[in-house]
This record gives sequence, structure tokens and C-alpha cells, in this order.
Amino acid sequence: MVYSTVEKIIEVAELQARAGGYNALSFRVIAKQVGIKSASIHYHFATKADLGVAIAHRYTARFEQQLAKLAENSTQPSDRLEGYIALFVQALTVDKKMCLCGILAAESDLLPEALQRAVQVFFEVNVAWLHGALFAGQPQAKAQAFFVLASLEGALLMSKVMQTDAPLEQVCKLLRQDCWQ
Amino acid sequence: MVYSTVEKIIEVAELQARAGGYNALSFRVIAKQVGIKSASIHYHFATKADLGVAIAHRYTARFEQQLAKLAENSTQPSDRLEGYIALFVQALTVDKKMCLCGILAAESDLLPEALQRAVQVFFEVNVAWLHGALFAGQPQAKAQAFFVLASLEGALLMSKVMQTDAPLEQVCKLLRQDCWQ
DNA sequence: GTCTATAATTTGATAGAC
DNA sequence: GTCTATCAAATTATAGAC
Repeated sequence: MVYSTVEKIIEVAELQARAGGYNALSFRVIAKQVGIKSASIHYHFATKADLGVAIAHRYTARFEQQLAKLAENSTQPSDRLEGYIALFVQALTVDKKMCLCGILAAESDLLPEALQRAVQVFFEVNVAWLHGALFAGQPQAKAQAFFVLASLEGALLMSKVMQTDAPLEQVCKLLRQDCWQ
Repeated sequence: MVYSTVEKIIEVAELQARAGGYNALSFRVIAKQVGIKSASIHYHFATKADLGVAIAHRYTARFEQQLAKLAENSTQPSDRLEGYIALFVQALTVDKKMCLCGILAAESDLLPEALQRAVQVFFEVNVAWLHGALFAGQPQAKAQAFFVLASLEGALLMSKVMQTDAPLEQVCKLLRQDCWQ
């Protein structure tokens, strides 16, 4: 796998933001990890806000690809839910990081407007997919979509700070039970 | 109501942290709002980490008082759930801010250790209360407790960034329906 | 308890050479 | 595209006067 400098910057920056949020992003720290100087980052991203938006866009795009694959690989809503859950379990157990847009959403009051909007899109995309691919036709489809996403974001955040997978695991268990009782 | 300088500092700092997280806290900004100089804050809180811990402690203590009052005022689990839900609805619609410990939990990877622990306590306290006051005796009490807290924290975060109360409202609606079906 | 003054560091960003 | 050099501003924190 060959990465361009831009891709490396975004990758490193994403991991940093997923650990400490937007204000934890530092051009110098990113540059050091990429192997360039901080001034060079400005060639690719004029401002920090631009970099933030780029991270959010790539994160959302990657998520969308995975959602599309989930819908291809399974038609059963319960199978799709299982795949959707796996995305959040991976964040916790493999990446050992928050959901990028989860942490940015929490900080959204003080984010640059363009970044706020980019984070908002992530949630709209997810709610729309859950609504259409999991709960289509159900009487409270929209509420169910909110519920699944909210409980997974919240459980991820709890598992991070409580330093145990239990919250996310238990929430997933109840989601599997309750979604189509 | 008369406030000491320490109380004013904590109050202002809490609101700031609930908008942008730990790194958005600025001694100078806090000092200006309180009406003192930033150096004076160090008289009350030696380091920024100490201030962070103080905010989290007061936030958790206030929450605990409200939880105790909820348990006093009602014995019906469904009534207690209603009161519990109201705490998060108030954060969104009155304070128009995140839950302090929700936003700090998201950032927990890069927080000072003492603050990490303080935030962890908030979640332990809430899970314990939900477990005992709402789901006592139920087969999946612990999982239910995780579920209620996670979905409310997540819904709050979604409502903030999507700039609509819908996610929190819909999640609350489903919680009322599903908790004791 | 609060102040002034200042240290030491880090921040995002720019100018201009190569 | 990346570099060096630098700027202006912001950061937490400390020393010492009052």
C-alpha cells in the first residue's frame, strides 16, 4: 500500500483527533509523525479547519463504503445490524479509539462551522442508512435509527472511559434482542 | 445567591468545558468572565488538571444529589426513569450544553489521569443508580443500566451536532416504551 | 487573595529559498 | 512540494509585591 503525503497527513490527524478531539490536533505533532515539517502541511491544507473537514470527509466516505458493502452482503435486517455493530466494536477493540464524528459532535459548539457541517453529515448518512436498510417500513423507523446510533456512540464513549468493553458489549446484546422482538 | 470566587471559577469553567472539552478550557478566558486575573486561578487550583478534576467532582456531586431526590420523590421505576431522562433533556434545552462527563469521556485518552478517574466515577455512579433504582431484580439489570445511560449520552451528542432536539426526543420516547414492556 | 510581570512553551500561519 | 526562518498570539505556570 502506497500512501501520498496528503493521505498520510489525514491518517495521522484522524488518529490524533479520535484520541483527544479537534483541539488536540497539532500541526507539529502530525508533521513529525508523517516525517515532514509543519509548514508543509499548510501546502496541502491552508488552515486547521480545512484539515479537520478533510478528516471528517474521509471518515464519512469510508463509513459509507462499509455501509454499502453491508447492504450488498446481506438482506436480512438482523444480519445488517450485526455488521453495523461490528463497525463500532472495531473502533473500540481494534483501533482503540473513539468514533471521529462522535468526539467531534461532542465538541461541536466550538468547532469551525464547515467542520460542524461535515460532522453533521456523518450522522445524517448513518441515520438514513439505518432507516432504510434496517427499519424500512417499520412504524417508528426514524426513532429506531436514532436509537441504534445514539446507543452505540454512547456505549463506545463509556467503554473508553470505564476501560472495559462491558458497556459496548452489553448494549450490543440488548440491541440484538430488542430491535425486532 | 452568593458565590465564592472558587465557585465562580468552577461554574464558568464547567460551561466552557461542556462546550468544547478539556482543551477548550483557558485560564485567561475563565479569569476574564469571573472578573479576576488568570494568575489568581492558580491560587485556588495549582494546575489545569486540578481545575478539571474539581469541575468533574462538582458535576458528579450535583448529579448524585438529583438522583437521590429522584429516588425520594418516586418509587415507581417508570417515574424515576422520567426524572432521569429530564436531566439530559435539561442539558440540551436549558443549558444547551453537552453533559460534562460525556464530552470528557470522549476525550479520555488524552486527559490527565486524575481527571480520567473522576470522569469514570460519574459513569459508575450513574450505572449503579440506574441498576438499583430502576432495574433492581431484573434479569439484565446491568445491561439495561448501560443501555439507558449510553443512549442518552449518545442522543445528546447527536442532538447537539444535528441542531435539532429530535434525536434526544425520539430516544426518550423509545426508552419509555421499551424499558418495561 | 489578588495583582503585575514574566518565563517557557506551544500554537497556527506566512514568506521566501530551493 | 518541502524546506528554513520567523511571526504573532496563546498557553500554563511561577515569583514576588501588595
